[in-house]
Amino acid sequence: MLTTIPITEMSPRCSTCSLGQLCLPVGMSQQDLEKMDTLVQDRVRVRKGETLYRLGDPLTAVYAIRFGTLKTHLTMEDGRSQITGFHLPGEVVGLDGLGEMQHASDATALEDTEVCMVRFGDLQTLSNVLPSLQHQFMRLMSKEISQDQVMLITLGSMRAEERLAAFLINLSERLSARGYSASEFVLRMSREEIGSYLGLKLETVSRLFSRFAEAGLIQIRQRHVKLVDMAGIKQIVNKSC
Amino acid sequence: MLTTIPITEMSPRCSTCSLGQLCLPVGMSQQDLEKMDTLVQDRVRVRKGETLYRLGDPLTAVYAIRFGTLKTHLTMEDGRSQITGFHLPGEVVGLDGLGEMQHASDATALEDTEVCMVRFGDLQTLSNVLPSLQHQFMRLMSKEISQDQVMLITLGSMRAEERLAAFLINLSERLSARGYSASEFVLRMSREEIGSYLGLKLETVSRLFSRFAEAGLIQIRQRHVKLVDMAGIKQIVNKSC
DNA sequence: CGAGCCTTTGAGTTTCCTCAACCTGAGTGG
DNA sequence: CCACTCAGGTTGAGGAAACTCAAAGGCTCG
Repeated sequence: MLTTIPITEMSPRCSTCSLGQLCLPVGMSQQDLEKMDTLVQDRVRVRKGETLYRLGDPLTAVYAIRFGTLKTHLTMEDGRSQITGFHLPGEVVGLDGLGEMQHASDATALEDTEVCMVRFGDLQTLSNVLPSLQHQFMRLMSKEISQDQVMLITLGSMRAEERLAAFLINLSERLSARGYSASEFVLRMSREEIGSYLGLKLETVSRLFSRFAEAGLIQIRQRHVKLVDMAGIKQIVNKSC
Repeated sequence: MLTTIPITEMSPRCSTCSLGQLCLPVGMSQQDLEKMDTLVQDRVRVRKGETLYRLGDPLTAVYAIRFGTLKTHLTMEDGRSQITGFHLPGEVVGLDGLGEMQHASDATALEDTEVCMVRFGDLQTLSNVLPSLQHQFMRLMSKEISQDQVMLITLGSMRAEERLAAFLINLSERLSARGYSASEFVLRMSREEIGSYLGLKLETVSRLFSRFAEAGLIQIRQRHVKLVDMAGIKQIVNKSC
């Protein structure tokens, strides 16, 4: 199902990738960057709805997103499931499985997506000659912990409208960092997926979008959103309840 | 305020520490274990209510708990605060700050606590000659990510009574792994702190404890809890809502 | 152009929160 | 040693937020 695309002489490499400043190579010297070029030997194409890895799969690699969007999600024994993250180009997924060398969640494409496969073995080998890579990996994992903890506060202490406002701001900032518009974008996920991520029901999400639109904070038509009054949206998040 | 206790010849070391099978040395050979003994040069005593580190403090070390209990908590700009974790002996705190080399949360003692200070510089040096240490660190960080993600499901999709039941089971298992009774223990945290961790108000936590007790699932008197009907408690968590 | 999914909106219900009063136990000082 | 204080905990009543169930409309994709 998944299409693997071998890297050829002509393929773009880490050293020339436009996502460099968001992805693994952050802060590396040109010299280190060139060593990185051997790290990614394959790319994987994941079509919309397909799964890159599943909970419990043996972990052979982690994946840096080249383009597209992934969701990571977790299903409990009793069938309840929750989305734990939406991932944009330049982000690395699979880090949660490094401990047990088994993936600790599922990763599914929300649109046609391509990822760079970073084999764990190669990663270890290269880390030995490239200490900055090791440090960079630690940074990524630590950042993921911090982000999850911010999400814990979001779920634990924010009301529904604050959560949704925080979600829009977060998405806006991340898209903006990737060169897209901060104020106008397409949601790659359904209302139900947003709800799952935010601990809300899809109807609640839909109602809130309508309410935000009515209040003149956003314009929304299907999955196309325009943030009209950014200050107003930020105010929703900050007004402590 | 914090008392630092230098390690002497007579102090217990990693190679002889009874927490070895829960802490950094998990799965290390005797040979590797002895190299570990140089890693911890100081211990720190944190009295009840004192803070080991705060959000934004420069990170010089991470800390393995020797005895006692810590909470890690995060306060947002608007003053809202949430507990992101309770930490028992053998657990390592401070990992969330490794990315930015600044602590990403506050860590406060719930009772008199002693931690082993693992200086980051020493850690890096030793990692070079002790690859299993590096791997172990990755395991710890990755485990923390997975745990946070389980907590995200807890906050995002469980009802109040399920959250509290899950909390009791989790605590019971962790205490049991440390040689304490799985069925009878003392809560080191207040109702308010439990509520903060679980995204509930203290009154809700108190009511639920009373209801659990009334249903014969637990006995509770102040902070002393006895899990009477473990199967019943587990059933509460699993009955999907 | 039809099927199926996604989304919106309404009505009624449940859950948990808020506010408030009161209780309990540990520590303190007269 | 006892009364007092104060933080932590319990319990009740009422209300707000979000959920459930339901119905209908709109898009997308084959």
